[in-house]
Amino acid sequence: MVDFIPQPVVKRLPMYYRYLKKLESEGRMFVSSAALAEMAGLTASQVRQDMNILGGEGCQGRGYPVGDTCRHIAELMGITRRKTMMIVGMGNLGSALVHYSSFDEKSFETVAVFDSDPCKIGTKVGSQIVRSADGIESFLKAQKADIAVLTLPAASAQAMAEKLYGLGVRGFWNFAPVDLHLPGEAAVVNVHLDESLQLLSYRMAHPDMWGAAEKEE
Amino acid sequence: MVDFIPQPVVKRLPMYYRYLKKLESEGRMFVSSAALAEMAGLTASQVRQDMNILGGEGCQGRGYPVGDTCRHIAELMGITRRKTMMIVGMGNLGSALVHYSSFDEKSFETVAVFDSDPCKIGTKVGSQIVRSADGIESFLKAQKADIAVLTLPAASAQAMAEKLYGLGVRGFWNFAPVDLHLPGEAAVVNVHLDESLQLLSYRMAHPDMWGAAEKEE
DNA sequence: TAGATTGTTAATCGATTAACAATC
DNA sequence: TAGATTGTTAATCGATTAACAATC
Repeated sequence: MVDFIPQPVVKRLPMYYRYLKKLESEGRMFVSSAALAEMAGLTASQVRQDMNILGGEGCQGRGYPVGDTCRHIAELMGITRRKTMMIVGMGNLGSALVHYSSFDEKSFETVAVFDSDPCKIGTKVGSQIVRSADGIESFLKAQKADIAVLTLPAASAQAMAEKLYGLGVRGFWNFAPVDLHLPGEAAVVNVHLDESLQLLSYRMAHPDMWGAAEKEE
Repeated sequence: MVDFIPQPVVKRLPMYYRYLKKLESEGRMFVSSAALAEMAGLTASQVRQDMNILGGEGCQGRGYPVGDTCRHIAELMGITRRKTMMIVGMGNLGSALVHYSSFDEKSFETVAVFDSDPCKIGTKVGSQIVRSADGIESFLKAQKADIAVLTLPAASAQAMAEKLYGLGVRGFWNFAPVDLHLPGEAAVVNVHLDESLQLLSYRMAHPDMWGAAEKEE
């Protein structure tokens, strides 16, 4: 177990977690690095390296205990602690995310949604009533939000992020097509759907240039 | 210019494209590797290496011509050729994607949407009328679709993908929380929103462990 | 015990960074 | 010309793979 986890390993954690959960639901007690590698499209060697970095709990001759490893990774990712989310921007994507329920284990709970369009304010989206973006400051002074989901136009994303950072928000899940610049304290993950589709376009244009092995990532 | 572009470079293409478009709209004629690196959070050296791999058209003393480079990357990504999309699964996310308009330059056009829920079939979502999933085969025999957007439950994603592959679809934009296994001909890009949120959770739990430089990616 | 599989070191591979001559 | 900036080679860094002794 190392106290620093390299980014490539960090990015594989959610995938490991997904496969381990699946194995757990199937009642498997142990899984070998070879079996896990096969599922995940990696090499057994890489799985063992990763598990070691994470603090390997493997049993020689049997493999890794599914439940323990799963919980260990969940702990590392911090999804055992519940987090509150506020969604800023009730466009199509924002509305869809209110309803989106695949978020594992109630780790993430939407507590408020905002928009600046007067036509939307006061309407109901799922279980939420859309609040005025003008009320964000007073809302955050009364109640903390761990994560801000930014589903608003590119032009307003940076300014909104800075405002929210100033009010104590430290997690930013950004769907606007810009890269946010925030102080080191903030954690940011960008979901650039348009760029994702462009990547697909590239792969369709060059079907030869990326091996089957890479399909998994 | 090399005929093989490494994956790390490929994944940076959409970002380069985004910044070059921005510069173009601002009327800039040339941009230096240093300036582009600054915007994108990379090193100037890396930008020059990338541009060289792409077939560098830089002018010594002035930098890279914005318009030409932009078009060149668009060409490489294949977004100059229009592509048709069908969306399978009219849940919250599927519906949001019908309306989603950030898809650049009309490169991607949604031509049909499907669902298997009888309550949804026949209803209108944006400009589209929801078709029965049973009609997919006859639809694809009458009309080609380049890309299938999979916004359906994990359990049915793999089977649906195989069926669509069999009917000639070669691009898969997968939002279901599974990794698709398809023949080498197929191009797949996964958007695992739940894993993206787990990554954010990790970063929030370990704010120290990833430098400001990495914020950009 | 014999077989399986880990933990860990060493070797390889590939990507990023540094440096600088070429040249606009 | 002088200044700026590329193109490109070499050096560095880090991640993946291979190998195998340790051990359950």
